[in-house]
Amino acid sequence: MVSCHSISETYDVDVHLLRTFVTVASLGSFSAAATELGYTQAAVSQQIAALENDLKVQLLTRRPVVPTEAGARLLEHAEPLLLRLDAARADVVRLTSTPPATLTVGVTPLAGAIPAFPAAIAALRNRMPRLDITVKSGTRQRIATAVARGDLDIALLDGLVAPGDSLPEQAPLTAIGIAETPVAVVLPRDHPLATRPALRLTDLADARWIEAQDVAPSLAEIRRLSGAEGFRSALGYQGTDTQTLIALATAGHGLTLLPATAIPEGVTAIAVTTPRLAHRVELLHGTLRKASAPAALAAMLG
Amino acid sequence: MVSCHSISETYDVDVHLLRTFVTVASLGSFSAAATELGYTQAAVSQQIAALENDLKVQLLTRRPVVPTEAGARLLEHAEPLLLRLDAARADVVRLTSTPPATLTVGVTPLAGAIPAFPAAIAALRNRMPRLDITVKSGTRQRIATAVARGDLDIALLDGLVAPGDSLPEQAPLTAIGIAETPVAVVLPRDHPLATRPALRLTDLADARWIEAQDVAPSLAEIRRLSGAEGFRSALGYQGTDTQTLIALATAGHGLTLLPATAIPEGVTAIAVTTPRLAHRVELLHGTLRKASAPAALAAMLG
DNA sequence: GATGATTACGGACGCCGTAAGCATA
DNA sequence: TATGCTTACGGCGTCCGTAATCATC
Repeated sequence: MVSCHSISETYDVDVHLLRTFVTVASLGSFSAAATELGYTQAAVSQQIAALENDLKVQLLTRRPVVPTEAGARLLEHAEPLLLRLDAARADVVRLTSTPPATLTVGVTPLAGAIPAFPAAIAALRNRMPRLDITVKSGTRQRIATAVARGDLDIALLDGLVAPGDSLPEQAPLTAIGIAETPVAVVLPRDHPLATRPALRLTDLADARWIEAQDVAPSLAEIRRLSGAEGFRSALGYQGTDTQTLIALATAGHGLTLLPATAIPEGVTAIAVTTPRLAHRVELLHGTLRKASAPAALAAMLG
Repeated sequence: MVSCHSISETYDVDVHLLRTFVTVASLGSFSAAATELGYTQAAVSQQIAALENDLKVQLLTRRPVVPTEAGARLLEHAEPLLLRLDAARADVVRLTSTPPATLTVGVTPLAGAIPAFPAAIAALRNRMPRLDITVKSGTRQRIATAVARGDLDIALLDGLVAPGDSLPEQAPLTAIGIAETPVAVVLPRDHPLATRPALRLTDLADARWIEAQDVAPSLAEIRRLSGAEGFRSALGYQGTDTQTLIALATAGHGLTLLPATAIPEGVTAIAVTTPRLAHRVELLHGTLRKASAPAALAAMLG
């Protein structure tokens, strides 16, 4: 029983359009994406329209600009795809260009805060004193693309996962688990639950939270991992300083979820036991074949 | 110690160029790729030139047309990337279009030859008599892209691996191991080694082989897995019929490596013991979330 | 009424096909 | 000499920017 379908001559999705789509989705705004990418507002609008036209689906709701179901599905493909596109170029040019004398290391704020990190850098400088090392901090997204593009040789990323799980796969990049620590919720001292020894995340679904996208797990991620609605944002915090964030939480502006190791003594914080969650740090690098320095760093961290 | 690199404003590699690059590399010819893709010879030449220009590396040698080291590296990225590009479109449109009433199953020739396959199809038809099933056969490459594009709902692929390993990752597609069988070399009856109970692959490096790309593992793959040079081709065979291939091998036109289960009684064939190799069959499918029929099929095969 | 997405239109650039050139077996 | 890759050039389509329009808060 063999039938011959009409051969669908569907042609390549334009990655240019995917790039702006991802940017628009992540910024939640056409105009913001336009300035980010150096386009005009109209161009971005045309590009999204073209993409939606091509796929015959609406990808974003407007006002507010949020991915539809189809858009969310597309994002799952587009992000690793663009990462690999960058990695492809970087990986090929790395073959010809002479390896630079400086090792550039990326870190997300909470990953750089683990004790092993400065120790490993110190050990590395000790062992290879002639190696010039540069450390750059940034968000997970930026760091991942920088590693893919070859702007960073190696990076430490952090994220919230079920214990034993890895961080979401960064398509062509390889990741090595470095550390896993329990997580805790920072509460104001007089919070009704502050005396509990431990608590379930869902008990706090109705509380007010701080949306601190650059440091703490996003509320959307918390919703996904806890499997519950709620976790509404009472305050946005843009920045990477955990001290400030903890101060805000302690003062009652909202709750925040942090790795236990990042919370100083004296701060009211309760461990989260359900669901089982861990703050995980991973070492990320591109497809360097003879990865000498990265391997050394991994050994020190591991 | 923070330094600010010159921000490399590298822009996206054109996937259009990647597509033709992959085609040229796999066909080993500009003109053949041109006809395959519906371009003119000149256009393909320009595209490859543009890509090499963009990356500032020669990607292919000419005459013969073979990937350079940089080209090979680029291929490693380009193939899964293009697969994912197809999968992205297919995955999004699948959300809107109503699921077709017919299940389309792909198989590579040797995967379809395992006993479990026709049995599973039979069981599936029995259990879901109203489901229309179509089976299509093809090469691994074609089948993988068809699954990615959604032209196939599910597929069985086969390949040669070290026992326990999976087939090379098909980027966004998920694979489930189905079966693993030992491999054997088909020899002419009067071959000096025909009386051995078992043999090392490297003992046959100097022999003449049949390059049967569509059925058996390619000689390049055999070289890679055995870690030895040699395995020169005495005869090319294009086709998927193992009987013909075995007849050629038995008649002394060259050796060929096949899964033991695909070799009938009476044919002179010696098991390969070193290196440890297995013929592996995997079930491949796209990112169908509620994969009812595929799941059922997997269960039957597993 | 202001912010922000969409539509209209014109110019520039890119890309492919035709055709001529050139190297290698 | 023939096959097959490369270079030259012209036309067509695509895509972005400017500018005007429309919708929503």
